[in-house]
Amino acid sequence: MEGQTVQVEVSVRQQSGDASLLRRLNSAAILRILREAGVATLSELARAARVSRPTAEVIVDELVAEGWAEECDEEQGDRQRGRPAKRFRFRASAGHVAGVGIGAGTLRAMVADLNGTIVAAAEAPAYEAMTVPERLDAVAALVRGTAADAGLAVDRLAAVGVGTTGVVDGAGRVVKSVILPGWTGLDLQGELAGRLPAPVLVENDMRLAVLAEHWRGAAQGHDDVVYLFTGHRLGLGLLVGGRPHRGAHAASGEIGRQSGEHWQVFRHLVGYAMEVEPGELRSHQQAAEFAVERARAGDGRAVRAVRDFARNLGEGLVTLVNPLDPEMVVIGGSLARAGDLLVGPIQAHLDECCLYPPKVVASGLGSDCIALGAVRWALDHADHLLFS
Amino acid sequence: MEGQTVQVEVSVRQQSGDASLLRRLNSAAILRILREAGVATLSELARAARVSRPTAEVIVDELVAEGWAEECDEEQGDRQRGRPAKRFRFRASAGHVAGVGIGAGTLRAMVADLNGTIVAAAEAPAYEAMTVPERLDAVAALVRGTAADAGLAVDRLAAVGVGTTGVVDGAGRVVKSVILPGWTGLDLQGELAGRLPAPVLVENDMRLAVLAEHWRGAAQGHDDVVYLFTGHRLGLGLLVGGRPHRGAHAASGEIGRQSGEHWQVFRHLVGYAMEVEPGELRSHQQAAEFAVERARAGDGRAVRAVRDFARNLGEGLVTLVNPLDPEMVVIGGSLARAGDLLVGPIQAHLDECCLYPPKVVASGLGSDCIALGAVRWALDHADHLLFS
DNA sequence: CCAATTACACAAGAAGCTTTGTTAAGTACG
DNA sequence: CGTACTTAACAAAGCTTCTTGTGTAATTGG
Repeated sequence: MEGQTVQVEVSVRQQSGDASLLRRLNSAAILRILREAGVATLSELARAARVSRPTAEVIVDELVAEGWAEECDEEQGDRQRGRPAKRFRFRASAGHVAGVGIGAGTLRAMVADLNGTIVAAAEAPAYEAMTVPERLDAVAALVRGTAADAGLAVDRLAAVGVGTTGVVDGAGRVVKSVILPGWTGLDLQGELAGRLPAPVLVENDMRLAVLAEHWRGAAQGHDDVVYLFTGHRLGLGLLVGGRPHRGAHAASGEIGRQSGEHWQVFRHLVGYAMEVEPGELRSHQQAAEFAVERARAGDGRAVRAVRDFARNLGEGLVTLVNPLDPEMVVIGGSLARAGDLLVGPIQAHLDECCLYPPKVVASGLGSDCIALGAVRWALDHADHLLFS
Repeated sequence: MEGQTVQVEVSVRQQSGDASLLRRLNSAAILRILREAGVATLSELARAARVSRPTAEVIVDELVAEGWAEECDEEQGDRQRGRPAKRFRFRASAGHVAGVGIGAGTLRAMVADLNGTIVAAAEAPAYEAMTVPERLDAVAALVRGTAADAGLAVDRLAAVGVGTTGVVDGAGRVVKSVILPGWTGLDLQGELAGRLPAPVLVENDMRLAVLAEHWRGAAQGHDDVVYLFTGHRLGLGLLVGGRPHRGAHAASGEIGRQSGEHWQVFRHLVGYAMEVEPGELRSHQQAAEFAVERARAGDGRAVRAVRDFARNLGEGLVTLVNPLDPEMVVIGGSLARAGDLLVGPIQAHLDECCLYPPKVVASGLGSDCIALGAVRWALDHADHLLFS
């Protein structure tokens, strides 16, 4: 805070304006600085925003009056020499957002304040057999309940971010989905906005997952990231220049049903499981987890199967890493728990085949990942309103 | 121009400022509107910029005084009823930029005004045997000569964009290059800046090529584009969200030496050429052009070789198209002249393997592509200075 | 030649920021 | 314990820029 300005890249429309624009700009700048600094005095804010102190004073008074900032009167230990300054703090509880992850078997929701601190979280079961309205109602009820846990009504939420599988277009319609029955063609944004009196933002789950990794996960500080989800299915989320990449048809990352063999990777694990226990019928995920477990226990064939699986993933990743040149590859999904068993061979393959091999890491976020990304997405929306 | 504002996304630092910022902002907005409108009256500018007429008048007077705009007094045919308005025009000749493409065998340069109109173009031969200083001197001489053709000294250029093969880092250093001898490790930006008294911007040639396609080529209006160069080598340039994608190590698109077989595509064509005329020693490019020529003439084996080649390219592209979801694939380089012979099979393969197949088209820009992209790159830099 | 229409020009006023000066509230040190 | 120093808060004056409003200039149509 000593003199250097906090400079953040923000996309602003080329705008013209009258004097009130100046106030909006300065007010937004000071609010942003205040939030990033945590606690600051008027002088510090004025210096950082390159504004005179009287101006900073007027602006902070406004912010306090509107509830965006508050004075914190606790005395600081390290006193300076002169008259002690008032200290101000961003009032994170001035607004809240929710994030939701809609899975086939589980619904998760979180509510966070404007600092991104999670103040409530909940989950609810979902079932394959649910009709679409039942599922939508369950989502709405979960959001209402989670908000209530945080002491909030839904109409107090600045935004509700929603993550779902499938291709989601710019208007929040599910153009295509093969996981959730009846989901294809659904106007998810419209249906949820009808049930929840708050702005609803729908996005593809893989894009939210990579956003979560960038925010609180393994990819902090890295703006070009490939996120690979391995669990009951394969998924891909790309972060390009710090932002989730959507693509022309919002179908970026849809590698599931392509005909090449690079991404048809489960056969090794399913094959192994079938071989060891032919009677059991297993899903991809169950077979994979079974194989990983046995590999950990030291079963040579299982180790080989996992290694082949990892190698296949690595081959698929190479086709993407060389053209894209990301800083990092994050492995997420339930198989991320395999850790080095999976990451090691993938890293080795990338090291071998890439000019600039990115670092490969396993996600540590677990199953809250998508809801967390949805929170971040909703916060981005709220920030945009706050700092415009 | 009737009332609607011209709104352009510009990346601006979150800034605070005093009243002069307002003037800069409004001035930039009006200048931008004026350039996009071509010719406009004061009232039109005031309406479009959402500014009062007196303000618009003062600003335009300033712009005229500084040389960025000029009054065009030619009488318009479609007279309105009342007092005729003064008409103003963006003064494109207030600034110029240069764009340079450094190839192994040819150097190309162009000079354009601030509207992007090419006012001079030239090329010079280059040789494999040239030392690095010789090549740099030749580039500098070509830029000087082309600028002189346009009636300009080099120090009047607002920017000189330079495209080269190889991995070019953010500071304009060539981190790696296998085409040009001695190029690896060269501080190209520094060397050229020492020879040319103007801001020099160095960028990878594939990124400039895709920029050119987006500006004046086949990809106009499409913000997510994969550009595939096929000629003496393979190259890839990605346009993501309207901007060239660089990647974490500025190595985006470096697919040349990866070990997978998808991109090792010349073997079909070289094999064919060897088979037909075993004595001749040919480069990849020569073999490819020979095969394309014979295929056009109706040679069945040549047609098959080209089809296999195209299919291989298609397979490589699929690994990229599905994760990235571009709107368009542009085929550039000397083999783009093969046209449908190449585009047809690639499009067919993408149609078969992609959820949302992008349109595949052959570039129509020819060999000026990189210099043209360098001009656009330099113009972007100049615009940034102009509209900040 | 006059009315209607449109654009230009100037003056007054409001909003916002900065600078300058004064008062208030602490600490450091003899 | 009191004086001097340091820093913050407050107030007033002045500058820049934009807007609104009123009057003037230039052209067309009847």
